[in-house]
Amino acid sequence: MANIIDIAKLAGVSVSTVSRVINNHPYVSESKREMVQRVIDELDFTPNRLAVDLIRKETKCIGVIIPYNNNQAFDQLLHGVLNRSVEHDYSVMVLPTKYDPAKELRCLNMLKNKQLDGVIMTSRSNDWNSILSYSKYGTIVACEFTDHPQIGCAYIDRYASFVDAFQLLKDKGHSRVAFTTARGEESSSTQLTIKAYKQIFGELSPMYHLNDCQTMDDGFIAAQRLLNMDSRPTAIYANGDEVAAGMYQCAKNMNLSVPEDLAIIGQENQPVGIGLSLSTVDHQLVKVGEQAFDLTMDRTNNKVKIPYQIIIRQST
Amino acid sequence: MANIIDIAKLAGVSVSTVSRVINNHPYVSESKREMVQRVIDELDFTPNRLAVDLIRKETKCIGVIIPYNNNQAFDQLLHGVLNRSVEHDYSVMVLPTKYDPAKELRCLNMLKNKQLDGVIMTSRSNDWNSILSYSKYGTIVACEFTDHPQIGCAYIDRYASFVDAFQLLKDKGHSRVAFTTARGEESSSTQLTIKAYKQIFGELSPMYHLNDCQTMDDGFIAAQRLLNMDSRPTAIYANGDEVAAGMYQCAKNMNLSVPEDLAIIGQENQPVGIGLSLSTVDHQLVKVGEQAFDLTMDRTNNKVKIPYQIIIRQST
DNA sequence: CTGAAAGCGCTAACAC
DNA sequence: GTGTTAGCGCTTTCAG
Repeated sequence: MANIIDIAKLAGVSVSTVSRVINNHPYVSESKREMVQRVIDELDFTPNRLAVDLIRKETKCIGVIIPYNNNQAFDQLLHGVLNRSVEHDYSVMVLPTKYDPAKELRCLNMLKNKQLDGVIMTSRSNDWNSILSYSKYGTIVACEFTDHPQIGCAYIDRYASFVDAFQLLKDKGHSRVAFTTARGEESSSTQLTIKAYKQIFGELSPMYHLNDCQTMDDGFIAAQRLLNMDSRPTAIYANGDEVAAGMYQCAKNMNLSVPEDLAIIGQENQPVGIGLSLSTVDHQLVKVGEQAFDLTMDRTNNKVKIPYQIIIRQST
Repeated sequence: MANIIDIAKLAGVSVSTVSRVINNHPYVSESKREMVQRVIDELDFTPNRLAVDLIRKETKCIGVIIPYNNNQAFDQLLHGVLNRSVEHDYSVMVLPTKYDPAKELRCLNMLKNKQLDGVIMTSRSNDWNSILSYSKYGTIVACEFTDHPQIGCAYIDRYASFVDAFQLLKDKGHSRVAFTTARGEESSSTQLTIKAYKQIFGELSPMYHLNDCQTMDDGFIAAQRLLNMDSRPTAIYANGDEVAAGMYQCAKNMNLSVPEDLAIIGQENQPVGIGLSLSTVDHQLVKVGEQAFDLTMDRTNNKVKIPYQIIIRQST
């Protein structure tokens, strides 16, 4: 490919003039501008973006850290980010980590090596201290709350939402309530769920908490375990509508009616939940993603809380 | 941030030696290697990726062109791509186009400006001629079949799958069969569906084909129109399980039983279809995405057909 | 095994 | 208005 020097030579001008017309700078005579443009068109020239970014010290590209690449919840967040990034003419890189702290750090390092202007963390597998040291290389925004002034946050008050959901179940008269989580207690989301549970129900019998639930199948299996117990729960709060759907299937298989024999409430208002008319708490992850992107732009490191919504359908 | 020259000075060696240790080249004395490494660690130095890529003429980054960023089918494709890209230590950029040809061209231009080594086109809004001219700048692989030797293809035999689905319905005794598509006849997928329909049923009454269906709501509305007709269809082939789910809801609302009064078959084997036990034709889009990535690597421009599967559940 | 030097392709301060 | 030139930060011949 031709470079800017070739263009300059052919157009009979200097490289700066070429650069000026490429970047629409003023103070270029119309005649030269035309001349240069003609040569550019003739040679079908496109400026090398790497060279431009190298010198400009900016890539107009941000990364989105996600743990899995097959999880609806993270898709929703990503969609939110994409909604906004196209409007702002930014590119976005998807960075799956599988919750591997080392991999996550390598992603953050893309700020340091100048590949990325910012990164949005929809999940986190390192402690904040390790992460903070990267904030001097670019904008970091998290999809969870944190006090650190170097970090922007687009977050949901998960604790409140969990409390609400459990309260709802309690108000309906349930006392044997189980719940599932995606990960173990290394996850802050899991911790908050447990805390909220205890807040509402006091004790948490360990057998009422199952983790490592991600898919419909996981939900089915979890429900199997739960519903075969002697004092089986009368309500389950699932960590996602797909998981909830699996539970619903299982209950149906066992000839239990929902919500009479078993109440189910899911999360994230996903299609399968709508289809099965499952109640859900919608954390509005698309909005979270949109807000997260906006925060990478305005560099204020604001903390923005996104409201959640409980949607009551026929499973409670 | 320090650069390679700083490191060289502090370590008392030349920049080439520093470069050699960074890139694990042989022929560096252990003593110098250690010295350099110590300085690198001390200064917490990371090579600037833009500079490296600029000179190496390679970014280890590919782009995935998708039309919408809120469509499950394209999520599946993207997931497939990500599955493989992490294994190969490649980054991936998501490039939503909204089917805008100009935007699509700007994405392809990222090959020319050296930002991307390759791009996977899960959708296409330009004619092949416009696209082919970019293939000299990087690998282009399409998720549809094309003869062009410059293009790798990971594709499904959509025509065959449509024929199969319609045949299935015909075999079940349906003669009034309707179908929906995501777009109008500008889409090759729509064209193929129509062609397959005519192949099986001969005539296509225009009122049996509804387009612009994307979501569950779209499916609901489409079903409303279809089911309120005088000679209402006894079967509908939906262009996606979410759309099919909307139709299912509508049928239920009208007190029609599925499949007795209305057979429904969807596409892509999505959670909501599993939840509602809808029959579906699974085009295995995750595999398509995986294969597409593999094709960007091996540069053979092979044409790889991915088998589809029809999954019969209770809606047919 | 090591270093000097010539780039990669572009931008922008500076001088005219 | 326009051109000269010094970088941006790194890799890679080519000598030695």
